[in-house]
Amino acid sequence: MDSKDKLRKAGLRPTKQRMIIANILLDGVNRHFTAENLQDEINSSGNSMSIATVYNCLKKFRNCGLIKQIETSNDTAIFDTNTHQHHHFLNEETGELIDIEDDEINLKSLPKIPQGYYSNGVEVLIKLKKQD
Amino acid sequence: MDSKDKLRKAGLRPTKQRMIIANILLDGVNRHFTAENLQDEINSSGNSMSIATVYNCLKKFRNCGLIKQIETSNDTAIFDTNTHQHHHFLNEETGELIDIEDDEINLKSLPKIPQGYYSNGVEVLIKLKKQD
DNA sequence: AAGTAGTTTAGAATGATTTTAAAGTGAAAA
DNA sequence: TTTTCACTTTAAAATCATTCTAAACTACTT
Ligand SMILES: [Mn+2]
Ligand SMILES: [Mn+2]
Ligand SMILES: [Zn+2]
Ligand SMILES: [Zn+2]
Repeated sequence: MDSKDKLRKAGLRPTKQRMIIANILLDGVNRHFTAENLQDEINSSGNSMSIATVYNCLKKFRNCGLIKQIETSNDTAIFDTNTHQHHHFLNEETGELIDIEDDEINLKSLPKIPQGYYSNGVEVLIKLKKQD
Repeated sequence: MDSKDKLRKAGLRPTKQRMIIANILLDGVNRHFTAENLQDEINSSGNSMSIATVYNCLKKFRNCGLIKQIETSNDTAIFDTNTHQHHHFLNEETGELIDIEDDEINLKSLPKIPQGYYSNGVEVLIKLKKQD
């Protein structure tokens, strides 16, 4: 399935700009990135795109479930092409994130979800500090 | 132990401004708040403080372990007076956070911490959506 | 009382993200 | 195929949380 089909299937009109981004992000390789990271990759692929469009596309991709945004109090939003439930180590000094696969963490006994709500995902974050 | 002693014990010089904040935050009641929330409380307590000082104090308090900052991709930093390890439900629509006590979640089999690092805290976030 | 490092502050600066509004474009209808 | 129009892109301005600057202040030590 090519990028155009992936966009159509996600309900997004396949514009030139979204195709460029889909070609970079939806290659099956898991990556964590910021809007600026992505714009740099777009530039080095010989294309260019306004930062407003990068943000517009990331929001659309996120709302469609093509990517997700990681819950971190970093001052720059970090996105993730791994859309399966999984978790992260966070190096608080550098901001670096490392994936933890879902089966590496055994979450027994989740608390009762408040009345009228349902769980829309569980994220475990393990904050790391350098020894000594 | 009064606010002055708590500040001294934490290694902070007890200034007028830090006392005002300590009186509000360190009363044993758990709360989640932003810098602006806190400034509003300061104002309604009959005091006033520049927003720079609010941020300065919050950073000092956080670095001393008197409060902590919650890992959330909210665009405004959220602080927590509950400094014990615990977890949260996040209502993604409203940004509201609800505490989950540490013993309500059973985290068996944590993954191996990367070489040269140690775990500086585990945060579980359960994202909630409204039913229907 | 004097000295000094640490603190507060108003206001400016920063930096990520969003908004604006005008021009462009994809897809459906005619 | 041409027309149409809602959706998209863009540069530039705006927004907004947070940090910085530099001058005035203050808690503690001597
Ligand atoms: Mn922030
Ligand atoms: Mn943000
Ligand atoms: Zn990941
Ligand atoms: Zn809490």
